[in-house]
Amino acid sequence: MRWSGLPPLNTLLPFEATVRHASMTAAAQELHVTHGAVSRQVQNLERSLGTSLFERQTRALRPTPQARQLAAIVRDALDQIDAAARQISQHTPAGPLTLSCEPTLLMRWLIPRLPDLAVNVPDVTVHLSAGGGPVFFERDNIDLAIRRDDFPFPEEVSRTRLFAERIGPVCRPDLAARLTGAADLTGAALLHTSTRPQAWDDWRRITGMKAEPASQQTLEHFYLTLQAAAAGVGIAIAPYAVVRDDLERGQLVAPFGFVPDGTSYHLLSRQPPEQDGRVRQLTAWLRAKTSQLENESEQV
Amino acid sequence: MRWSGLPPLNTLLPFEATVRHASMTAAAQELHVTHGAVSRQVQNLERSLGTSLFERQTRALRPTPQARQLAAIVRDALDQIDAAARQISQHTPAGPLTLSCEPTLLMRWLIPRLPDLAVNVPDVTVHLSAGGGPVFFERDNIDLAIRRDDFPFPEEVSRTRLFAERIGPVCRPDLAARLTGAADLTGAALLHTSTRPQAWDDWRRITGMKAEPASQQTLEHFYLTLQAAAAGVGIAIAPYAVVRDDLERGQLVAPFGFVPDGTSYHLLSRQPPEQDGRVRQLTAWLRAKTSQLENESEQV
DNA sequence: TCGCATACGTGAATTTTACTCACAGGTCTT
DNA sequence: AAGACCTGTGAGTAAAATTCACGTATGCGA
Repeated sequence: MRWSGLPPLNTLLPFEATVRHASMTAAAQELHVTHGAVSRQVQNLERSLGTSLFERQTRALRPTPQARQLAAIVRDALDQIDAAARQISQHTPAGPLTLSCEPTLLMRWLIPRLPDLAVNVPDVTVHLSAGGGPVFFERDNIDLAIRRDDFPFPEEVSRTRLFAERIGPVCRPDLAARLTGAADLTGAALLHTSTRPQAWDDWRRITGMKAEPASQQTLEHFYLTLQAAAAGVGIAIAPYAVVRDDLERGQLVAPFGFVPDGTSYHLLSRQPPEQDGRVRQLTAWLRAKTSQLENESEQV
Repeated sequence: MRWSGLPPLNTLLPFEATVRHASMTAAAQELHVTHGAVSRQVQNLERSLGTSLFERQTRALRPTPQARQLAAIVRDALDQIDAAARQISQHTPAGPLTLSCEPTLLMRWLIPRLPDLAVNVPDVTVHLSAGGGPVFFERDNIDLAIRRDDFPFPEEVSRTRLFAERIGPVCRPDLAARLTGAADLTGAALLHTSTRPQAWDDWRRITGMKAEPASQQTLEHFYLTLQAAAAGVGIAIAPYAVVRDDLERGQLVAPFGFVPDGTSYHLLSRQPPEQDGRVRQLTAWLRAKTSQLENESEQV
């Protein structure tokens, strides 16, 4: 009888996000669901309250004043619960989590973001471990692993898709001047990476571009290759994620943009998926940061 | 990322109720689910927080201090949301709801509880309508109806079970003195009701008790029959619900208790089930009041 | 004014989650 | 020692949430 006016609680998150963004599509992106799911939950809430909460103008969605007010209250209420839940979670033993990640992604994407992690997920201390290929959770005492799905994952691990791999040639800005507008890379010096020797071939196959190199060189790791590219030695082929900071700083440019190669990065975890508060928080942070990577796909 | 510590919201209600009652079984009763459902939701929450929230002593469940604190916060948060939701619901048109109910139940059970309804569900104004048998929602402009399932309900109406019918003989206390302890009702004056002529037969069949009446009399309605019983005319056979107030006041007694006759009372509503805030509130109140009826089954 | 991109709604199918049922194990009561 | 009570749990079922694919309406650029 108490709380007989309470709407279905599961509708609250989609609703709040929709009000905040004034858009179901944006809310859906934030919550990592389709806009259809959000649409239906918002409808549920509206039916439950017996009122329309948004002005539907085909282009834009306008939350009514009531909706804004309700959203504010919901935000507040969830904040309280969240805070209480965090406190309880963190008061429990809570050792550090060990996260395994492919070396280059670790060095050039994850490590630069650790300060942000420390700010946004202060409750969790993370140990990092560079590694690729199959994950041995038990043997290596690993809790979470980021891996590209270029090999089969064991059935029993829980997986969360993070972002699509997109690869493209990168080089020093002054070298790019000679290339931009050109239909192919013929005559350039191509830098290969021995841990992913087929990267250039993949790219040529996907884009149909030619690349008859004047010279070629193979280096051990992506980060060495990128170092060489930044030094002006030649043109490297690299995943977007590992070079996006360099692109932003202008140390590298990607004259031909990036193309998906069909693979994706996933977050793997052992049996109990994200029923652990720390794992949940870390997962949420990773999903937020990596979805940013995906949204930047436009700016290629 | 915000709210990454948030546990599954659906676990909160069962959890809060469990803390409040220090019992899953009691919480389950309150929420009208089985104890198994509550047990699982509480486990979900505990897994999500990574902590145990109750001390399990086989006999009793003891919420930890953390659990109490969390429950208090949840209570508070849900209060806020509930209040906001009510306000929005009630700000919308919200005409009165019409509730149809079988005449005797209406007069002897529902009407005496209207003051309680007014206090606990102030937002909703209810129109009452006495009626039995098939419900014509559209034609008679009825929103909700309470009916016994002694006839088939149409497929498309939404139904909520309220309580089991239990019937038993009742009479004036001084008359009961002669009966109590006796194996049968032979020689008594039996009062029948023409709207349910088979009630005495049902009771005899279920209990196996004999009743060779010295005299018999048939009255039009249960409330007339009960009037007669209270006047000492004879023994009536009545549903528990309609006489429980009389029993409490001592105006009638039920020397043989009450037995389920296999039927139940249900709340019927037209298409949109309880997606309307007013309907939801009224339903919640009815369920609370009627579940009380069922819990009293012990005291027969 | 014609695509074209964007954003929401929706029927059908699917996956996930919640719930019930029936039983097990443990303790307190009588 | 038997019965009442409470919680946990495996298996099966019911319900809810989500996706997918498609439909519609509109603003925007050519």
